[in-house]
Amino acid sequence: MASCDFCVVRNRAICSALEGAELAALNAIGRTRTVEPGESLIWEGEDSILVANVIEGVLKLSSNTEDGREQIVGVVYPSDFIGRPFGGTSGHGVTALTEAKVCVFSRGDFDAFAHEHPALEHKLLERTLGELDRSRRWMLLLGRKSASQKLASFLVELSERLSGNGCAIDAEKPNRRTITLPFSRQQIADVLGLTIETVSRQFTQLKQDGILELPSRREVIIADFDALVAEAG
Amino acid sequence: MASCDFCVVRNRAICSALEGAELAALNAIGRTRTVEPGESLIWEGEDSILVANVIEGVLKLSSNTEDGREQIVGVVYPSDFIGRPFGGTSGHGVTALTEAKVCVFSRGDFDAFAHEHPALEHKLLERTLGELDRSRRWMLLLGRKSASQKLASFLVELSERLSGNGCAIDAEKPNRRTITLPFSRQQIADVLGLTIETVSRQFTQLKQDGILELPSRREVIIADFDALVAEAG
DNA sequence: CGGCAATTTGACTATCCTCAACAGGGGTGG
DNA sequence: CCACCCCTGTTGAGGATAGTCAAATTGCCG
Repeated sequence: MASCDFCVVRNRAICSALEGAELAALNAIGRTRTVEPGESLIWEGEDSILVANVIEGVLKLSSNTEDGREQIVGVVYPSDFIGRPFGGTSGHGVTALTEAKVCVFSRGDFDAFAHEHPALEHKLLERTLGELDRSRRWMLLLGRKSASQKLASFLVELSERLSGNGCAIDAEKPNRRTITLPFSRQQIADVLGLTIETVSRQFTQLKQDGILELPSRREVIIADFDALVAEAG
Repeated sequence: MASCDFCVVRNRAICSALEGAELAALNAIGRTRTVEPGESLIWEGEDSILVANVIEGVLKLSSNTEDGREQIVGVVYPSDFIGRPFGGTSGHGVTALTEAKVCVFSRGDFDAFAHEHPALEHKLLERTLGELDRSRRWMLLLGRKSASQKLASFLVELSERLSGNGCAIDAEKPNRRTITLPFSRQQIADVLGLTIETVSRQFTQLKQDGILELPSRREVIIADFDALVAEAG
């Protein structure tokens, strides 16, 4: 019943490399589970013992400085892959932001399976290369952008990654989009390398500029997407 | 004559996945070339048309903001892999910092070859996962560390990556290391997301603290490695 | 020895952080 | 159903860190 056949990310996750019997074999070593908001799947610094595919929900990857401040180093969405296959310890924790459904594998099982299935490794490689590109773009943001550029960039990327899952584009005005944030203000600050106060101030600034509307804490209406893109620098 | 048999990174680069005839086949589609300091191999935003292995030297991966400020998003050393296989455009340029020797492949050739050789793809996957880990550690640095922590972290990582190739450890005092920088002050600033003036001030501060000695612009003696690690936060 | 570029230093400024108080709103218990 | 409370977020004032602009210095090369 927990068959991959009904999996909503079946065609987008790395599993799309597999068919029939092979898919069934992968299915046999994995199991699905849900993760509650705030619950962690992997802890920073621990030996990497499990890997997973995200089926539903949003999770953060985060590291902490010695003095306890957090930096979110990645955000994963449905069909993304989580964990560190092939040895090593995880340099960051993985924690659910929303209720999430994931398909988990013990790392040993997954490593062995991957070795036997080059097509799966190939998909994983493509995904990892994409993730590396994304994280490098993020380094440009963290190193060189101002607070307002950071927030604007964040909202632009978020609206793209949430398409269909928490981001609605107005059919008549493609320039207008509604987002349901999976992040608290503090978490946005931790993504952008800012403080919560600065994030809050940038939100009100963008609202006053007429670029955003903020009906509630977790909802953002991008009233002028083009202007937001311009602001992103 | 340009045989892989004599290649100094033969056992560390992704080529180590191959033997005999397969290695010869890879050799047949690649060629070695040298790149002068400041010369670019790949430009930001262009279609990814070539990939390469680094044999010798140090190169930077960099992106620019719209207003022309630069962020170095990665630094590659001998045995590292360069480029974006499997489609997509390169999000960053690749430019030599020192004179460098690389083994280049046209991307199309490499992609096709990789598809036929899972062991090679596996090596590339492991390397890419490692690079992703490194870039995420760098995000913590960019987002959450102070200028002095940034410079200290940078020097610590550099001394580790240059071991044997520009970093000498004093046999009697393992706490003392001599580095020949492949970076100008401006480039260090571009790595750390700082300005050249701030980098310069942090250098003089570390010198005054007795942690560094600066015999010349391109030489750094870490007089107290442990203290530097502590400073890195 | 001169010239040029890289780096350092200095003075001032701006951005973002810190600390503190206040507001809102969602949920709970009366 | 309403009042209250607590948590999250907002706003304000002041301060610190790093950025900007400008000038001085170093050292590298011919």
